[in-house]
Amino acid sequence: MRTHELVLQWIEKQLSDGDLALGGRLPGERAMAEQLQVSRTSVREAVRILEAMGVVRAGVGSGKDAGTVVIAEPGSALGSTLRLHVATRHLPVADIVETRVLLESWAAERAKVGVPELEEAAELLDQMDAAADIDTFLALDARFHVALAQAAGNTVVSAMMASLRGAIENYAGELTGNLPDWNATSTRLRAEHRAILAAVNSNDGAEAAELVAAHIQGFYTEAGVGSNPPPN
Amino acid sequence: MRTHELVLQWIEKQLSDGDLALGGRLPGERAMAEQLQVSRTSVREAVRILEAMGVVRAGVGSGKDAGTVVIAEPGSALGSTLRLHVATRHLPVADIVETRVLLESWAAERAKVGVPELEEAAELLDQMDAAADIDTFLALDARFHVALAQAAGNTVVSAMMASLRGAIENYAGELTGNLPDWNATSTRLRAEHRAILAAVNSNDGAEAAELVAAHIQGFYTEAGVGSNPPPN
DNA sequence: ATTACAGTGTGGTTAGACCACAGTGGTAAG
DNA sequence: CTTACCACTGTGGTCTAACCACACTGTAAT
Repeated sequence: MRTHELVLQWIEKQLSDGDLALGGRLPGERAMAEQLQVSRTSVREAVRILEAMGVVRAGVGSGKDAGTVVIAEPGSALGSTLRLHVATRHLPVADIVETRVLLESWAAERAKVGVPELEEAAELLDQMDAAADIDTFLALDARFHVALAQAAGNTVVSAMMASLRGAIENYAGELTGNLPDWNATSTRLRAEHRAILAAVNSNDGAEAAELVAAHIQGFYTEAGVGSNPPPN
Repeated sequence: MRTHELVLQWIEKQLSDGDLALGGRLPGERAMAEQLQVSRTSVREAVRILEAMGVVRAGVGSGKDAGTVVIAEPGSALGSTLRLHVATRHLPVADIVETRVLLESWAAERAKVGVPELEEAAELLDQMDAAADIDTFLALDARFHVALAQAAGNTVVSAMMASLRGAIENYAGELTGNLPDWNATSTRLRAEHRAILAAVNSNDGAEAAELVAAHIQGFYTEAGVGSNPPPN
């Protein structure tokens, strides 16, 4: 077993045993190195991995943002991983879109009316109406979809959904350039968003799921990314 | 931007541009360091991250297994990430089980009859009938579920499903100890597997999906892990 | 032809140094 | 007394230079 894996094991044990909780700080790199009788290099490699996993955040200096602190951001971590695999051509973009449809329709169907995430989603829609440029619109769009997914109350599904979105974010950005009429598309997307939210708020989960599926597939189809149709 | 992130960017670009393909070798660490004008330390931190992402595999010595070569194993990488987040108590096991149900029923519903993965699944079932100990049984069980998921032809869904399985593998192993009668459970699980495979092979996707959902939920419920019921 | 072995290049690991950064606390100027 | 300055401290970030274990390769001795 390699040295940095030993460090990883040790930190994972600290987490499992509850000796290290969310928001907690790891010992300094030098301290850990001495405690585990390994070089600082090996400690750093382990920390790098945890950072890539979204389990910790490393900050220089002193004060609240300093040191290596335990966080919980699986979404961005999974997103980076998927993005790299897309780069290797092992994960087709079509599969990612298809999975997004799967996860998001499931979430829309089970979204709980009355949770704060839905209120946030409604606010985001208002902001999107006023969005000046495409990038702002897309950023708000991403947050809307994440909020909707979170309303279902399954952290794994929200994290995975967010990561899928992130993995093809650049891709989506480029694709908007190919659209014939952004204003028309934007208007349509905003209308679809409101219809989805309305269906969710009327407790019509099945309708919401269908609308979400059509919404996502419609965008990528229009932008030129192939995607298989759903089973029904 | 930190130095190792620069190295990551460079490697990701090589992948995106196709200069580096699956099975290809990265330049030696010393060569990369000189080429990018950074220290070998920074190169190594980047490689560590890619390794954790399942994008490369590093091997010492010389020959076919030596050097840093591009692979595509998103499943184990995502699995490790999820496992760590489970350790932080940020991802409830129940959510993972629920997501597994979601992904696997979807895959069972869309599994394509005639693909080699289904033949492999059938063989695995035969081996499970002859499995001597629990660990062997569980290992074969895992492979069966992965094969079934792969039969749907969506690489992202299979990878995520496998990673979810892996994230709670230890957990599942411990839980089998709590079962009142392993022989009875094993017999039931094997019967359920055959029913699932039969439904898939009869092109009865809906039935297969229901059976899979009941199969997974049943196991974890019996083992004492809570899971919310499906919407229908 | 076979065997033994030095050579070569790979990642793995270490020690020790220096840097930028951001708070802390003492100190000198007002 | 207040204020402004600044050295101090501890954090992660980076670099250099060395050595190790490993696995193959070519060569030389048998």
